[in-house]
Amino acid sequence: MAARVTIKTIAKDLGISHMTVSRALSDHPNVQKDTRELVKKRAAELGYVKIAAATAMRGDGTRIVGLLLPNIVNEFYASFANELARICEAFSYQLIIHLTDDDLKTEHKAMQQLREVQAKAVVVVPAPGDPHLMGGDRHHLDGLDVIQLIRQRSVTGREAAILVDDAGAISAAVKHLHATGHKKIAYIGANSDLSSGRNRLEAYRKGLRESGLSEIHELIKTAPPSFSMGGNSAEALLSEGVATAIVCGGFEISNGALHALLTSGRKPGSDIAFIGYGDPSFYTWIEGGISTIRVPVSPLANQTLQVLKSGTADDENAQIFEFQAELVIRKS
Amino acid sequence: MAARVTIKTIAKDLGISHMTVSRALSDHPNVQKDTRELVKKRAAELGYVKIAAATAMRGDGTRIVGLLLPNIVNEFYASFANELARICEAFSYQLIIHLTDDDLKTEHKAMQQLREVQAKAVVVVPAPGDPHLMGGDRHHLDGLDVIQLIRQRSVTGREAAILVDDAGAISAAVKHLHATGHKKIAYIGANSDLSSGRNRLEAYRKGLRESGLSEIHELIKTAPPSFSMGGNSAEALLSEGVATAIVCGGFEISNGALHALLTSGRKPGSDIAFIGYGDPSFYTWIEGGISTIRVPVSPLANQTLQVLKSGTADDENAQIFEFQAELVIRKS
DNA sequence: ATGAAAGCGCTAACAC
DNA sequence: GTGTTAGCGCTTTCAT
Repeated sequence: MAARVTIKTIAKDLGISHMTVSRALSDHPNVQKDTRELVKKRAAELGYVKIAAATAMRGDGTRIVGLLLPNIVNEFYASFANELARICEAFSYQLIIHLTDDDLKTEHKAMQQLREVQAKAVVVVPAPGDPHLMGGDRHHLDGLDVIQLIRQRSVTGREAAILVDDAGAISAAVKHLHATGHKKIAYIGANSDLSSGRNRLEAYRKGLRESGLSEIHELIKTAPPSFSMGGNSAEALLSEGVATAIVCGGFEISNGALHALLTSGRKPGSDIAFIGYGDPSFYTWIEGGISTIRVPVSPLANQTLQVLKSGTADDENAQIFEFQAELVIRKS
Repeated sequence: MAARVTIKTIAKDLGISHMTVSRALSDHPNVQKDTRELVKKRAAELGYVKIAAATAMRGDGTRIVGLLLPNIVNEFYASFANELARICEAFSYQLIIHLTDDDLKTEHKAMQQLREVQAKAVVVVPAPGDPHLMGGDRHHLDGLDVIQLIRQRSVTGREAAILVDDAGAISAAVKHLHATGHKKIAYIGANSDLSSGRNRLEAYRKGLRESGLSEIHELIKTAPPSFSMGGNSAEALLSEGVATAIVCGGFEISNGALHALLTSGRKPGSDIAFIGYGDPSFYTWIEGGISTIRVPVSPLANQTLQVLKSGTADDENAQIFEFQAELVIRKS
């Protein structure tokens, strides 16, 4: 393989100084038009690429953005990653994705690696847990422009946060079901390990109260959220035979519950009312449409871009943005 | 924000030369044990991180791996990305994901950017089309260790390829449909821009031949693959009213076709037999189960790791690996 | 065992 | 309009 082509290669090739080459390639005004064109032509011919490391080392920064997610198969994270990646493509940023598995140590290591490559900014869905137990490393964010997504965990107090407020939509879901005649409305959601779990359950309760319904213990299923937990909870509700409607409070839970309904031959919408959480594309096209609590993805991604572009590190006080989840009623 | 901490900062702080610091930090034998420990302690306190750009510039390479995908919402790509990202996490690689949208120009630009950051290797699902029409840029792969995934498009002849052999499964799909009484079996797939498109169509034809069926021109829909292409083709087949069964030859195509069937009120399995491509989790639980040609994900990801570790650039002849797709019959 | 010098590729700051 | 110099952070080589 040929030795790599640098501005000096081109300079030597053309018998000019490497600075002229540099200037020509970055459209500096102080170059003869002919020279500039000649240089560009030759550079293209030789297959020159500007080594990013060199500019980075000079302190000119990088075009790297980090994204830290628990995983990338959950359709919400996948579509957020997709949107952010598309945005990065449009702005010629490069997106480094790290999976944290919701583990603090993994998250910490990924942050470290992003510092090493001098990422311009890092978008992170913070792992649950207390970061201060991580060995008191006060530096693991130094020089990093951090944007927290979905979950908030203040560390330096200077991280921006882009959050989702789903309380209104969850309460609305309960009230909608009540308005359409349901009195036994079940809830399947995360337990209180995460603040989002607590908040969603509280929103469900608020919906009940505002509908004049009283809480029935058997209709509330909470546990660490997962696909199978959603399925088990739905099956339990079905076999207990009390609930006439189900509201879900989590992405995986929603899919698990839906799976349980469909594979047991129940039709969401006719046999039992169902309101899911999140909005994978196939919700719109199965069983006449699955009602759901939609978490907006594009607005989150676009706001992320805005924050990326404005920069957070220089700001004294954290910027916090909240987007409303939305109740989408379809056939189920 | 404090100026960034380099080995010189630490050296000055400790009153020793920056070389000793460098050696200490990289566990070079020629350092006093006490010195080494002191240096490491001080480095941690000051929040030192080794700037990756500096090492990269010296020619020591990077730990960056690129992944070029059409998108990351398609569940197949998402789960591959997830597996690869997990592997990268385990080996302290950093994964840069670029979305190509199956567009050659976008792919080309992403490759360029990955060359700029001196990615160690690039895993790419090649976009359809003729790369030679891209302006004859013979350099856009220089210095890049390319691993083609799923689709193969020989350019330099030295790219490794990790492929799926789905010919058997596709033929089997046709034969299965014939065995269950179908005589008008349609095929929706990619056109011949990609070898995979040609191969799949050929496998479909082979299935027809081995079933004693003759090819009907109207039942074959090929075009550049996409969700909407799948949908349009399915609608065309429905309105022409000839086909009694559909076999899909692509991930997006399959979802697009399924979408078209479901939203037009057709039941895959009863109104028209349907065999999809790829195996997103919801295929198992809608409409009693969607039959499909399943592509293995984990084996692909693990083989990718193997190739990543061995390196391809130095190899004279391309390494090619093939994994078998599998026909999964469900209710549809 | 430790230090000094050189150089990776690039551009800002000076010459001229 | 063009060329020379210096330095970003790091490690290899060559002293000491």
